[in-house]
Amino acid sequence: MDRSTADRLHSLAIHLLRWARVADAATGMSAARLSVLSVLVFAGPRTVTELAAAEQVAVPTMTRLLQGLEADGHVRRRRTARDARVVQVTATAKGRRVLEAGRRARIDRIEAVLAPLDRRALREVEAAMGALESSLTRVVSQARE
Amino acid sequence: MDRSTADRLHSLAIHLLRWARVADAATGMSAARLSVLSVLVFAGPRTVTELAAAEQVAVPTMTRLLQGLEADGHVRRRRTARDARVVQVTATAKGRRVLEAGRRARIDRIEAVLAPLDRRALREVEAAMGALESSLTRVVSQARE
DNA sequence: GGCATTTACTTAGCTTGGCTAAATAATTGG
DNA sequence: CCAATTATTTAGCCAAGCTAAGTAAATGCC
Repeated sequence: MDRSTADRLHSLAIHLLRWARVADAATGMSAARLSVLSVLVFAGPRTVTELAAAEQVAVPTMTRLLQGLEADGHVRRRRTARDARVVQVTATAKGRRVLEAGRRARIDRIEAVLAPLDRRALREVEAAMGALESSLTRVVSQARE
Repeated sequence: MDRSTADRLHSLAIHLLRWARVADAATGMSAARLSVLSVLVFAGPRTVTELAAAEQVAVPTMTRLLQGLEADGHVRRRRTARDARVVQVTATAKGRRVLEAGRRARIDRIEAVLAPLDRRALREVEAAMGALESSLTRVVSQARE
């Protein structure tokens, strides 16, 4: 029935992430918490409001996610000296360790999909990703204006 | 810092779906319900147990999703004559309409990412998708054995 | 043929993660 | 200096995930 390229790409992304997500169970953390932790590990310490924006979630939702993460020792919260209203959130060593292991497991599952591809197919995938990454970045930033 | 292909692909899939997902708000339905409805629309009527398996969710969770969908007139549930234990679930015309509109809006956003690509880049994307789709299908089915 | 087992689903009750409204506390500005 | 603003938390609601237990129908075995 000749599905459109956009349709196929959409469905490929869904199935790829469903496949990767299986690895998350082993971390013992929920998707929401893993995602917050990954922002902290890759982008560095952030305030509660910044994290809520990054995760596209309301601020009280972020407060509660952080309470859980802190209780499990994955992040630390501290009021800043400059402005005692804001709370700086930092990933702990344990948090970084757990996140990194989980991310590795996810990437390993994606690798398993790439592994059977021959050199030519792999080059095509890399070329396609380059084009899509830059187009997506442009479209997203235009949408914000 | 030279990220791996798997890493880039993983992150591309995440950002692409985050971009597409924005369209879901307009449907007035949650992601969980939209996903159930899409199974019914594309794969046809299914039992509660089949839907739970398709959505990788426990059966009681599916019962509750279906109660909501039925209350909103998006699906209909009927006990079958052959076996009065099983409940056949069917998308209603309204359900199909709402789903189709939502899906179109998602696909349109993906189209907007593809639109700026030149012919050569588009061919690369199509070639890459072909390779990834078939590899993913094989890897997933092997994992089930 | 009748009764125990299995199967399909629902109900009950818990947790997590989403929300808004309201409370608290600190900073900023006129 | 006090009002307004800003940053976060608390409270309380709902949706969606789970397991355990309940109901009802079908199956199977002696």
